[in-house]
Amino acid sequence: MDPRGLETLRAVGTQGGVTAAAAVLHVTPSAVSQQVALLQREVGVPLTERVGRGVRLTSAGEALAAAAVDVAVALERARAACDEFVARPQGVVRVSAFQSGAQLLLPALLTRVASIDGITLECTDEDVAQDDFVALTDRMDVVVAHRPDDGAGWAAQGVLVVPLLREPLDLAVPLDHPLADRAEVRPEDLRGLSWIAVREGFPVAGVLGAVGAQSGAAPRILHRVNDFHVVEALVAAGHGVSLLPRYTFGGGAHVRLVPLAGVRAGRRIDALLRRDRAERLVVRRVLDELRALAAEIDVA
Amino acid sequence: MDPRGLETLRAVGTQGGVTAAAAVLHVTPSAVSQQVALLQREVGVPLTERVGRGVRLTSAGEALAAAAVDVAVALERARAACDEFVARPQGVVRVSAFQSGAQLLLPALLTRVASIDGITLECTDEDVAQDDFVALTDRMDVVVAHRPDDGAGWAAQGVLVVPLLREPLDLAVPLDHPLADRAEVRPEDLRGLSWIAVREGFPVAGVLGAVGAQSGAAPRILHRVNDFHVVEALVAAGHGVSLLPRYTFGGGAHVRLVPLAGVRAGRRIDALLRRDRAERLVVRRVLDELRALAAEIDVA
DNA sequence: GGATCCATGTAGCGACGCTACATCGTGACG
DNA sequence: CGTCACGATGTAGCGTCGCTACATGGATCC
Repeated sequence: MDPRGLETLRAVGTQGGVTAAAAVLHVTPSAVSQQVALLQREVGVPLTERVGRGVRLTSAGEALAAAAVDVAVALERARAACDEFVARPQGVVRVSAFQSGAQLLLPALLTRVASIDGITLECTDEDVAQDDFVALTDRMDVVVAHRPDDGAGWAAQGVLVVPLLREPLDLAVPLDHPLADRAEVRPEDLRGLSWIAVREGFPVAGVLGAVGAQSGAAPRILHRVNDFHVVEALVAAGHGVSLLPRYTFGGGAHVRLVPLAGVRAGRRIDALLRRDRAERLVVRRVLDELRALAAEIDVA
Repeated sequence: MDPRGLETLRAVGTQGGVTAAAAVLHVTPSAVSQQVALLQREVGVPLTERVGRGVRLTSAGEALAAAAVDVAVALERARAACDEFVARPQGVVRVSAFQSGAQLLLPALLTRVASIDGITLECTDEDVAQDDFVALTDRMDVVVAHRPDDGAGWAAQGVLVVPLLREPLDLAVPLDHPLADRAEVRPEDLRGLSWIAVREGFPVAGVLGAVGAQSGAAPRILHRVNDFHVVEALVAAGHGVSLLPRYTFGGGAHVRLVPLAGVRAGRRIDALLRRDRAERLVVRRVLDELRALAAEIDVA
């Protein structure tokens, strides 16, 4: 019962296929297939079943994959047990964040960590659909993800969720917009506006709908743009209004952010990481910095 | 961080040396040495230190060895997670017991388990000094051990202790002895007797001393014999009296067992097993039978 | 101080797991 | 309904890793 094989099985489960698993493990699909077959012969029960032209874990496979995390956790804990004796944590930590989160957090995080000797940060921006954030934890140590304020959260299948901060979503209007000088706007003020929203399935896509429901009329959505900078440019040019995160775009000179009153609009920013990764001392250290950093922003 | 390497390190710790560890792992000392060296290079801290002509685990080594158990537990739990799906438990379980415990328990245990299909029992009798019982758990799945009634128990370093039963120690006298017809004897009746005891360091060696203290005079020990059958033969031939376990030797026709009153004399019989072994479904099943069996004897 | 025991290096060999390639089955599309 | 594309799985070949056997270096016991 090789931990490597267990990890492979787990990846097949989370990535939803042999080829995808092979990609995150940096091996060929054949190797993954062989590993799973080996494991299967060892335990004597089918671990995967064909569905269409792909595969899926059987219930036994799911059970084994769940147990695989515990093995990984135990292994990392063993490694950490030794690290206690070898001075301070060191190593490389891979951090990914969605675009605007990266803009908000990564520069300051890198600054903080740069002062710690021995820790190397590898950052990436990964903006994916809501459901795909957890899958990123297979490639990354820490995944900064966002979700709607009231959202159900993450399908926490052995993945650790560390809340970082809540960021309000404000109404973004051009500088010369009638609402631009208001201290705040209420849902009923929003009727008749033309909106720029994010694509369906992406985080905070549902927030606009909720706000619209409060205003009494369904919002008229003209464009669907995921990149907030593009949204900002469109809003500035008078092509519509939008909801933009306060901390990330509050300082911009191109648009005016007006707080929403009478309706709760915001997004939650969390750090997602696999339980075994969380056992690494370096990862914990970076996570601590990230949380401290987020706390500073949150009180601001 | 290979579990096999961790297991090797653990064995070096519990067995107290490379050669001894190699013996229980069925490999050459060279292989053990290489494994430890490899592990050491991986974690970057010394795991062993030379002491005399042997080695000992450093504090880091101890920590890692302790963590190694958790890894083994997690691995076995993973295996067990699959076994839930594959009908009933099966496999081979190695059971060892000290001589008189083996006589008392193993026949009935084998009978019980024989009716369960798929479980194979490998039994051994291993009578070792009190301190060496835990080390046996590296070679065995279940180790039946005994200790004095009031004894401090086992240095439970990650080893599981399952109490089985308490067996009173009675005074064993020849059939024609003056005390043979007594319903019970009190400590003061024991003054002036010639004793046959077990060797120092072996279980229940101290019990006789405690009984002697109650009688007011140190018992006169003529012989030191570990095998209770030899003791029985010696007692029967009139070469002295002894303390013998009630359930194991009560039915014998060669000596008379007279209960002791006014002093607590007995031994505790426990099952010892490594935590990871306890995760195996088969082992649990056998252990259940063993406990049920012991409970029957205990109420008798 | 010689004999012995224990741990540790070194050479060689076997086994295991990977890659590359071929094959088979399944779903998508014209 | 045939063709194409994709995904999983076998097979051959090769590199690597870990083991055994043997030799070496200390440390202890008599």
